[in-house]
Amino acid sequence: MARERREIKRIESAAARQVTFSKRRRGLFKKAEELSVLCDADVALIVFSSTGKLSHFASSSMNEIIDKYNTHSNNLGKAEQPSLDLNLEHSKYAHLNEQLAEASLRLRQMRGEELEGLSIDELQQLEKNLEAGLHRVMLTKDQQFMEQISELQRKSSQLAEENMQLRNQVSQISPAEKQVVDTENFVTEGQSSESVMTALHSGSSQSQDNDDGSDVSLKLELPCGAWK
Amino acid sequence: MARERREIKRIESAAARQVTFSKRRRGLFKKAEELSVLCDADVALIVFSSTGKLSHFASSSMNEIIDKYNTHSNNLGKAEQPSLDLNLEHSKYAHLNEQLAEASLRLRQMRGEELEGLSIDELQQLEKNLEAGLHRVMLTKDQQFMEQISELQRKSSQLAEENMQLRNQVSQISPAEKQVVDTENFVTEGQSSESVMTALHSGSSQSQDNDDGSDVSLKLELPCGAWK
DNA sequence: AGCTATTGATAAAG
DNA sequence: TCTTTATCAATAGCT
Repeated sequence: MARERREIKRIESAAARQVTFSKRRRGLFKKAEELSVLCDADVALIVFSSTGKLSHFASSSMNEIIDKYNTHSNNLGKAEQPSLDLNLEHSKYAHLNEQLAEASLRLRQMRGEELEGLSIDELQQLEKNLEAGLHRVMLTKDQQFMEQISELQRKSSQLAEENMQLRNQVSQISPAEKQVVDTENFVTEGQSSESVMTALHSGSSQSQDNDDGSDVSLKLELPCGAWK
Repeated sequence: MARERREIKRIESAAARQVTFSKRRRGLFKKAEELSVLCDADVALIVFSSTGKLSHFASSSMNEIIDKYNTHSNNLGKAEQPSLDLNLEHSKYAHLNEQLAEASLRLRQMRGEELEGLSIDELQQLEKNLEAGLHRVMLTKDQQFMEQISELQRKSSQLAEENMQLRNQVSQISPAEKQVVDTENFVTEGQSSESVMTALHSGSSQSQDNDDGSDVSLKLELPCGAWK
């Protein structure tokens, strides 16, 4: 259909390929539409150029035709891979939905809602489950309290020990310091040892801030009181 | 391209339509394949005849091309209806899955399982929810007990009243009956009235079986004892 | 993007 | 459906 017949194989020249693509694509779409009109057929045509550009035609709805195609292919025993999606996925989807509805209902029932449909037996079972759950939750919570308490106890005894050692250091150093202080500023012994304590203490509290449970002491006061 | 140019509109003659469909379909598929080969394009063509028969061509995998088409259409903001299926359905599916996982976890946690990841605050919240739920469940259960009890009380007083009336009838009838029985079988008065009672009672218990709570009396004994 | 010679598609008929 | 044949549309190679 031209000056010369073109062999049907990939056109190597990108320019020529692009030109031929444009011309033939237009012709193909025209023929597709003519077929659909003349013969009352449902036609879908999808074309991606070698550069990835999409062009498409559908005599009715593209999705409708694709769905119909998938249905036909699946029904005819052709084992296609992702095309099972539509049917299989739908049933999976429905199943998931059921499961979610079931789970939501149970959750609401455990929260004491929507109990109307339940029999006395079911209510008793629910009550038993709630009691068991509540029991386990309380055990776990108490265990966590215990852990935090013993952690705090460990820390405080460690601090107390540090404190002791520091006190000893202070009482050993203070005589020498007292000499200097006394001769230079006339500060009293008690004030001097107190200021040293403060300085040393702030140093050790810094190392405490690098530990994990920094705000534990704040939270603990309430539960501790109501707990044992 | 023929003896006469054919106007592009639906061919009314079914036979002519069928002939034209065959010819043009072959040409269309040929052109589609030529385009894909010559220009290195990805081409998918789906044709349903007016009688519903499917024919299709794809230069690579049909599903691949359809997927690519869906992706392109969706990304380009074209609001298509069921074509969103593959992508949208996937995300919906994933979302549903997440929701189900979330719901299952909460259910398990309410049953006192998998509490490891929870903080003390969360445990306290859970405990509070469980207590509230348990409270509501117990209220509902107790209410159902109450209803069954009052229903039973109503029935039993109704039966008692029936009983009374029957006793009266018996005491009125028995003198006449006694004459007959005495003269024929020498049955005592007590035995006679007892058998009448039994017969009448089984009749009334049949009407009770047609009511809603047929096995209530069996279940009620246990909870009644531990309940008030 | 146009032009045109040529080929290929196909309408009608058998 | 296939073949034949007359006709016209599609398009390859240029510009």
